[in-house]
Amino acid sequence: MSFKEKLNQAGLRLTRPRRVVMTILEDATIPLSPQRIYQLAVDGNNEVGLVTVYRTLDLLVDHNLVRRVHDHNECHGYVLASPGHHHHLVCRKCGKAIEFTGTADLSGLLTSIHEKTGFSVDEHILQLSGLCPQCQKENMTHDREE
Amino acid sequence: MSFKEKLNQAGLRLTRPRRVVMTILEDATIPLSPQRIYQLAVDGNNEVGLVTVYRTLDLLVDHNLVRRVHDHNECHGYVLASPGHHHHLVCRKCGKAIEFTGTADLSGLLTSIHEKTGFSVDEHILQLSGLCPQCQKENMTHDREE
DNA sequence: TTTAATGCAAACTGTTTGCAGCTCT
DNA sequence: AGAGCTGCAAACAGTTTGCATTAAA
Repeated sequence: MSFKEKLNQAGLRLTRPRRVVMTILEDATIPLSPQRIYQLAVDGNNEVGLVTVYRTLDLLVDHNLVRRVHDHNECHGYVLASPGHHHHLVCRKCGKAIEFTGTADLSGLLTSIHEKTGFSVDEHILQLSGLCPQCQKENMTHDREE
Repeated sequence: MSFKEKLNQAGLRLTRPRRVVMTILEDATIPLSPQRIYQLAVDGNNEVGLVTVYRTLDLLVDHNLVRRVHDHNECHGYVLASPGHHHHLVCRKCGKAIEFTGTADLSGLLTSIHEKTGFSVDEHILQLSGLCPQCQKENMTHDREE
């Protein structure tokens, strides 16, 4: 189903600003802050109001087209959503982010928690950060330890 | 080593506001925002300036006495850097929270991620939310199921 | 045409900075 | 006593809201 179809199905309209924000997110390889998305729109001669960026992001998140992730520097970042429940793995040096589905590995943990505590867990945040392969390499050129 | 010793070792002083913030974090079971820490200080008749709370938290984080974590609602939260790594399980109805260490269960996931992606993961946030046993019971009075 | 969506201005919230006075060591 | 620390006031940055205008369906 196309972006437009998804919107229309929800009674929403495909407008120029929405197309601009969506395109920027599609082209992005790392999570982008609202401010950064706004800047990229301006730079690309596709200016949209900053307020509209915020509203559009909220809307896209509500409809599972985009996901909100957390970043140690800029707190909120947005990435295009892929279907299914995903977690995020973010490189703390270059900001590169990839999604992964760790559900299988987590389900054991969730079950054992339920048994031990009686809590019924229905929501979780799992976010990993570390260094991507490339940044690991770059670090080694500076301090070569071991 | 005591809190005071750790501070003094770094050439820092143990002041009343720092003790207040530290005590609040020690008593906390879930991550607290700066604002919330400030409020708890006021409520406990241990008022400290909000500005000081921010500065104290930065300082504590710098010295690894406290960790900064991320939360879907209030973005930044702070928790005591207790030895060992803890996760939090929060009831989304009554707010009750417990800590658990799921490291063993996670290590398999972390290893497989490293193999698949090459990322070296050195930090993670895992926070679970759901309903505690008591709130589950209360819910059942509405929609019956046994 | 009709109604949702936009974008300005302005309000708000959370965080940081400058500086005079206070306090721990 | 003196360097560090505090806390006020005020600046700042990011985000949200009200409302008149514009444009997708």
